[in-house]
Amino acid sequence: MYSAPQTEQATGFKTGRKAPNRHPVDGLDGFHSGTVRRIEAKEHVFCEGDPRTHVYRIEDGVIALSKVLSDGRRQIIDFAYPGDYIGLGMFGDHVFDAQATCACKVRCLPTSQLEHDAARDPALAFRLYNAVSAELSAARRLLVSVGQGTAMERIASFLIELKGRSGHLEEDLINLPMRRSDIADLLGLTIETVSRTLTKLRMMRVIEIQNGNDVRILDANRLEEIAG
Amino acid sequence: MYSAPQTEQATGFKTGRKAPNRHPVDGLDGFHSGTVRRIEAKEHVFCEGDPRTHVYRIEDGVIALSKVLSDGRRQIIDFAYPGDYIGLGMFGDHVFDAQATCACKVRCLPTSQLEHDAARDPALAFRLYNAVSAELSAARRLLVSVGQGTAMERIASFLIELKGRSGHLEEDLINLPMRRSDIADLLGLTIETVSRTLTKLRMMRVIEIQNGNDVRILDANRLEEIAG
DNA sequence: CGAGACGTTGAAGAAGGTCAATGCAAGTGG
DNA sequence: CCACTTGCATTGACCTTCTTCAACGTCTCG
Repeated sequence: MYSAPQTEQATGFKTGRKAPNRHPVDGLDGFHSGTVRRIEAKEHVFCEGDPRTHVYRIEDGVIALSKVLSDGRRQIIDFAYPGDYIGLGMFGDHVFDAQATCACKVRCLPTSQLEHDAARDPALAFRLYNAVSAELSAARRLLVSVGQGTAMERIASFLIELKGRSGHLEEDLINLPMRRSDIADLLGLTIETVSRTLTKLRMMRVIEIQNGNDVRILDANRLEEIAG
Repeated sequence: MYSAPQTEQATGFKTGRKAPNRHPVDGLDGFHSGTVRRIEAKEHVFCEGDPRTHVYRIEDGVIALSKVLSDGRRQIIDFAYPGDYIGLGMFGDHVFDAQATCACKVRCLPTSQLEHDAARDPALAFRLYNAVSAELSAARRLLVSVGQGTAMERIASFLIELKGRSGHLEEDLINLPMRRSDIADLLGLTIETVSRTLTKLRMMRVIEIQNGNDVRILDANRLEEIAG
């Protein structure tokens, strides 16, 4: 479950990513020196209860941060995309699971070193502050969507959020590198409702679905309208 | 809506507050020198779109942070209790409203000064980081509750959360310094469902309600069980 | 006192969940 | 190579939970 980080060159590092909603911390000191670990799809980076040994920077792929309840229900807290960090802003042991939705690469930095550095380097500490602030904003946006939105509204804002995050090849072509169940658990819905809602959006000619996991936005204005 | 801060002695500052869920930043530098502003119930400290001029430390009362959608739906993001800070972890203009649920006092510190200080003082920057991290944890706990919980589970965890936060005179006696509509908008429910659920908890002899706004927990174990 | 804000309760309706069947593509083993 | 399994997505029928709409009670404050 928690294999030792293996050193390796980071080959898949995308730099051209757009992220209007996030404020990624470019070049958090020390992150260029960390080792890179390869994570298989569905493999856990860490689990709830594990000691918080590292902070990870996603180099490639998508990691789902989630909380699993005792009866199996699961809430995904956030999807971490390349450039995002996971493991920041926590104290003591991990409170969430971090699981790869697809094959990933993450860069690892020992927590102790980071905290040690931050206590001495105001610029680093300030960047940590900004990184966590960005996560806070994202969590609150999601909360508004889940707390107030209908299924249709949640799916629409999810697609818009992803449009701003994922490294897509074409404008308006969004790759969904996760299963329906991941989307459902992010939005507080069931896979059936996610599926039905996507179908409805297809019928409305707002989106088009290619190969199951690639969503083409046909009517961006209408989608924004629906998202509220 | 945004009256000039008025200088005044902070008389109502409670120090004996317990907050197991939060990690308040005791003595954020500069906060002892800020002016104190009195806020009436339902008055806004700031609104969405206002320039982010100050960070506020709650001295007395409770402030609701919320997002109001175009059609009037509202999601409360957090309740800020004495010792908590609002206005941290944001960039540019305010994205949320901050509204007093009851008469409050807040201590004001100009944002520019704080950021100026933080860029030079690693200890301050690190405390800011911790303060925002605590908010992030709270937001994520709420998200799990709203995304996965039934009405009963949401209300139960809400009560438990408050038990850890509010400065209560007696153990197991929780004051609710907000209206039912505030609770509803926090938990993604309607006031009717909140009311019915509280009634159900009363019928189950898990809680007792005194004077409408004071909740006595009769069976804490059962309540934790229900919260999941 | 009367008006307004807030809370509670009931009845009816809708959105989404649950259960179940089907489809479909990618392995896997004979 | 083909039968079989397995994981994931879609769709339909039914049901539960929560919302909506409405009435009423209570309290406060002008």
